[in-house]
Amino acid sequence: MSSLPPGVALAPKRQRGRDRVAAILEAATALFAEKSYEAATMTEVALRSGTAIGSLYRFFPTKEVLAVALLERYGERLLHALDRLIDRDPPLSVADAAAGLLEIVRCLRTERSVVLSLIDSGIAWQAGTGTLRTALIGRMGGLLSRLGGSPGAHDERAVILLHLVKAIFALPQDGPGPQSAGDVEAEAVLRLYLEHSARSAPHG
Amino acid sequence: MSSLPPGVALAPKRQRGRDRVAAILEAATALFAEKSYEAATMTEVALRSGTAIGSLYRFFPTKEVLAVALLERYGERLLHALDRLIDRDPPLSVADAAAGLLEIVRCLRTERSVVLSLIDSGIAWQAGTGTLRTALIGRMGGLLSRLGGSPGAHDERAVILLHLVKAIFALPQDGPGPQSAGDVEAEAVLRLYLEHSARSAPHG
Amino acid sequence: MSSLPPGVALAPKRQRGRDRVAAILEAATALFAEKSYEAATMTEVALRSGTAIGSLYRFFPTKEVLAVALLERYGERLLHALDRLIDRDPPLSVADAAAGLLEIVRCLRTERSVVLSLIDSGIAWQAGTGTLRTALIGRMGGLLSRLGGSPGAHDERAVILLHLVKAIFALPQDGPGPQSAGDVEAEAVLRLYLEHSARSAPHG
Amino acid sequence: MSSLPPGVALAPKRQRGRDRVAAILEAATALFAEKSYEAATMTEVALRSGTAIGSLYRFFPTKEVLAVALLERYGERLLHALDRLIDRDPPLSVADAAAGLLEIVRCLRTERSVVLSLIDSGIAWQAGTGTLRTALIGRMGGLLSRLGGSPGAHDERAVILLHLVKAIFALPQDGPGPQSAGDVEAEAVLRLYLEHSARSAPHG
DNA sequence: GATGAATGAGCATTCATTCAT
DNA sequence: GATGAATGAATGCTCATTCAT
Repeated sequence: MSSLPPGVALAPKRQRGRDRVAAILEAATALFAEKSYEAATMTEVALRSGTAIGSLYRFFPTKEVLAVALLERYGERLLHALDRLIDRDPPLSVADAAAGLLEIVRCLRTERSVVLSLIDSGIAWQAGTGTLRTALIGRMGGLLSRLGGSPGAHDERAVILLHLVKAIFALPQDGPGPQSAGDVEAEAVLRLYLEHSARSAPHG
Repeated sequence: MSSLPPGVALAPKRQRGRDRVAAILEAATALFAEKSYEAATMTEVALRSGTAIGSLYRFFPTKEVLAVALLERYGERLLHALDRLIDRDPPLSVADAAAGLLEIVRCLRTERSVVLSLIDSGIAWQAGTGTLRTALIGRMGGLLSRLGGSPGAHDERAVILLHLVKAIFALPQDGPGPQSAGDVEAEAVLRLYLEHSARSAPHG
Repeated sequence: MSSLPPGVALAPKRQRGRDRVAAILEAATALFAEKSYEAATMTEVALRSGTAIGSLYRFFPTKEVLAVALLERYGERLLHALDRLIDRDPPLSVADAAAGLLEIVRCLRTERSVVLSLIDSGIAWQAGTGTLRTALIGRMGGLLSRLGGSPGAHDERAVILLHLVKAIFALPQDGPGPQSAGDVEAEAVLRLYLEHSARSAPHG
Repeated sequence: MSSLPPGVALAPKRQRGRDRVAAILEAATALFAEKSYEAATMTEVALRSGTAIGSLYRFFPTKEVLAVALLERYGERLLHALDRLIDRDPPLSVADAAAGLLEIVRCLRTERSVVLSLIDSGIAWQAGTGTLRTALIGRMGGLLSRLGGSPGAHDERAVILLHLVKAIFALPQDGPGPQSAGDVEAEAVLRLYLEHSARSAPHG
């Protein structure tokens, strides 16, 4: 009962512990975003979250475990948002899909740096279930399917679409205003490519 | 420690030195690509290039200087290739431009990761000229200008275009074949966006 | 690396830490005295104090911080002793002052080398107050004032007096006996110079 | 004929070599003075003297050998100057002696830092013949003898006198003017102590 | 369970010195 | 004999991680 498989974050049982964990995740999010996975230090995470370094290690026995926890947290949000978009009831138009993707990106932009820095640091996510990357490509494929077009090229297109979304994530964010010039162009890129895909050949 | 200008790589004066420098650059290229600027260590570069750590530092007095050298090496290639594309004589069509960009990406793909990892590490380059990033955005702007369209949005579009190119750089490279499915789609993205930009409003 | 104020020695919060700090200071005293600030190495300090290098850096995040701690420790003793001498109640005679200075030197002789090597390394001390050197010169001036004499030359004389005291500090110490021949002569030097200063011109 | 005892500077046979050596010694003087024996580097000495590092090592096979050469050079000058003072023909008055000592110090002041930094770095000088220190103490004793006073205390007094001279060497030098305020006071210290010694008891 | 001290491998960098050309 | 490249031990310092209290 005492030797859990290492590599998993310990789930805290009491309220106090859950608050701790939340504070830690928040601090880590900020630090990984400001610096990078490698440049951020566990000591700093502890400091910023008001946790003793020893306590930090109780919940996250490894820096990598902490990173994975973050990846899961934001990855799940991202996946859920994508699922909601794909399954939206009145069938999606291309314009809706482009706007929806951009909206997702904009909502998660605050935490985007974490995701980007973690995706690119090669940290594995849910070893068994496949990577975040795989899951995201799956969703992109789903989106393309809903919009129609020749299914033959969907696999490559999903990859490209994912890269486009990542590129938009990486875009410097100009002000929180409703629609910056950059956003307009970003949405254009998405729309153009989705149109292109939907147009590619009639279903079946 | 103080009288030697520490900002520039020392040029080797003998053949032996020139070989060593070449070996170092090669090893560093590989390592910065595999890991990242921050994760790669000078000791590893030395080891991988068969150089004593002291010799490494003779030519590259700082990790950053080494990175800058790499940036210049690949950055210059990239910029030259872009310049050739922009200034090609029979004025470019949108399709030519897209194909040209993709071609450039394909040719430099081997060294792509280095460039990517160094661009994003924000290392300054050519003291006066600003970052590689800045230079690249300038080229993208130049390309958009040649293709026409409302010049008002060129700044934002140049940024977007750079991100698209970066995304394509980052694409997993499938075989060295002439035109993989991924390449076709990548070219489509570029063409669509360049068309969109060129169409945006009549010149003048 | 960035959020922690790196300018001050971290105060240990537990007994174990306080012991360690004491051991470190002792070892550093010895080493800085035997060699010099520059020649002594942190690794050696760690070794000699039975501390892991990491622990040493926990409390003294920089070699300079360690030096400053030493400087404060011994500098404060020295300054307090000088203050007690200057403010002694029955106004000082020249002979008393000379004897007093010598006595101070003799008491602090064990740690003299550290002070000497640190004074001359120009390490800043107590951010606002300037160097130990400055503080000492101030005290020497105070002593000269109490003994009378033309105040016009006190600044230069304070500097000279400090150098005399330093010279006596540097004297090879012959046995712990009450008054060695060297001490007699050293006291003579001080007395002669203080007399000379006091005689220089009537007050006002 | 090829394996000379290590530790001695190789005497150059040709003019070219003698110039080299002179340049090296000059550069080393400046550097040791500006920084310190430990902080100055052989590479810097080579650079500053326009010598290749390999050539520097031909003449001075060790950093310490270089230091010893400097020590000898300045030590000899100092000793000669002292000898001239001691043996000056119309027998010396105390005032003359004080003025003479100060004059010597002032003349060698440019190079004082080297001597000070080398004396205090514990580098041995002429292993067989004794240290510079010993030689200097001898001269101080000689000077005291010429001025009269009880010879019993001359040994201790010579040591003290040497320390006084060293202290004056270390004095911050204010302008090259003929007699700065500091110099006046420094001469006073010397005169007072020499008088005290000469007065101590009638000869014999 | 929380706290913070302890640990030590590792990192970027320096520099005296040697050696091949 | 001159040159400069090569060498590697050593330095100041960092940081993930463990352990005693």
